[in-house]
Amino acid sequence: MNDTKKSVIKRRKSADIRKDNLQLILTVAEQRFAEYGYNGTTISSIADQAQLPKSNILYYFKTKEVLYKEVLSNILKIWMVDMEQMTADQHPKEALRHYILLKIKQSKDHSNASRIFASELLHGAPFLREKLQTDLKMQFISTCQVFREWIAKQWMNPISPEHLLFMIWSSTQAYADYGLQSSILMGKSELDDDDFETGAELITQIVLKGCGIKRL
Amino acid sequence: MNDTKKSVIKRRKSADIRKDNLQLILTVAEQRFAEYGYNGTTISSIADQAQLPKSNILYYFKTKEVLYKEVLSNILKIWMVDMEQMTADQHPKEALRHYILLKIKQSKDHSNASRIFASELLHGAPFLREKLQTDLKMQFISTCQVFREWIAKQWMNPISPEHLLFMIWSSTQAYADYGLQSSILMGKSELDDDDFETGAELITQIVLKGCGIKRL
DNA sequence: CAACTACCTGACCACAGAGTCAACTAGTTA
DNA sequence: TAACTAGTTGACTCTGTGGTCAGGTAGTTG
Repeated sequence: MNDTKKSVIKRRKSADIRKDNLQLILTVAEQRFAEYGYNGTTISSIADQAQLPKSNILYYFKTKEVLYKEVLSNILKIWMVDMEQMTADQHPKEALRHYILLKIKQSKDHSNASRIFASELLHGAPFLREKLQTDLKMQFISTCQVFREWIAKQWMNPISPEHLLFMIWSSTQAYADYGLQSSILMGKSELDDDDFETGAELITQIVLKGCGIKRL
Repeated sequence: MNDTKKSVIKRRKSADIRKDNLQLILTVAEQRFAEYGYNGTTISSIADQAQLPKSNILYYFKTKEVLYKEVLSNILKIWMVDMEQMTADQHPKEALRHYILLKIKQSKDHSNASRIFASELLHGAPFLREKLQTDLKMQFISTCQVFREWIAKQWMNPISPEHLLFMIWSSTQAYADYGLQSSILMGKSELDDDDFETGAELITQIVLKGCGIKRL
């Protein structure tokens, strides 16, 4: 049986080996970068946690920067995809409720990715600037336009779409960025499902009421 | 005149020299730490920007960690002091409006300090944990209690004080943390006074309306 | 003005961390 | 199974950085 297991493990196809290792490294790297930032993370520490030799990491990713950018690359996509779902023909009550819920869920399920993204912005977005100026900006403008049409239809009060979006982003994002602080202040070791749910509910209520969104 | 100036500069008292240099180093260090984080900041770079030799920095601050902690030490105080002003006998309409305004002003005037604080939390608060668990937690509990009394007086809807405070913190804090992102998305080089004002106004309106706070 | 203290700084050290490389082993394919 | 490609890894180099130190100079004080 040992032999069987061994052969199963050892006689993997090259393609599988590659796929598995890439995945492992990316996962571990995401954790470390989220926890310690780009400069605070060493390739050695990633190697240790992945139980691979350092050289092996460098075999798959030529440099630390390449690895970091690879980790980053999916994050913005995740971050934007939920926004696309808001369209002008929907009623803001349901659309915003849905978006806030997704955004909070993201803070919960992709906490590491969210925190890396936040850290990147905090320090001037050295690696993301380009994409912010193009991809995210387009999505941003388009979503603000949706808000404007809702306002025109008098489905919500006339308020700055830009700043409203910032408010929704930051208050949902906070459940990833400041989850630790929050849990400390509430005397827990970490935020639980209830906290995320209560948070989503509260943000939704305040935003809907605050924007004067009533009927469906 | 050169002589006069020279003597004015050179014959400074030791106490003044000390005071000036400490101030200079702390100011420069705050900028660098905000921009590049703890690990991304080198003593050399601080020295260069302050136009002092590296050894001189180490003369005033034994280690990089000591310097960083010194920079951090005032930040939490700044962060908490505005919260103390909210008391149960005030009406939430004025108290919250005032607090939000102060908090946004802080994001604007102490952007570097705010960002260092945020970065610290993002990475697990290695240097601040203690203070969070004691000082900030006390203030947090006390402020939540104020909210509860407002609710009891039916001055606002019954909502979770904890999560409301998180929402106010994060949406005001965002004007420091994500100011860069915001300006990029709005096609500016940086946020101007109007943006901070509009933001404060919008957050205030949404929070007040959202919490069902009406009469004064 | 002499003794003292505070301030200043270039040269140096130790070490950590990114990245290279050559020799190896395992998997693939004709 | 031979020739080839992909994966593996320990030993190494090189650069940058935190921190020390000794020998200075400027300000202070009796």
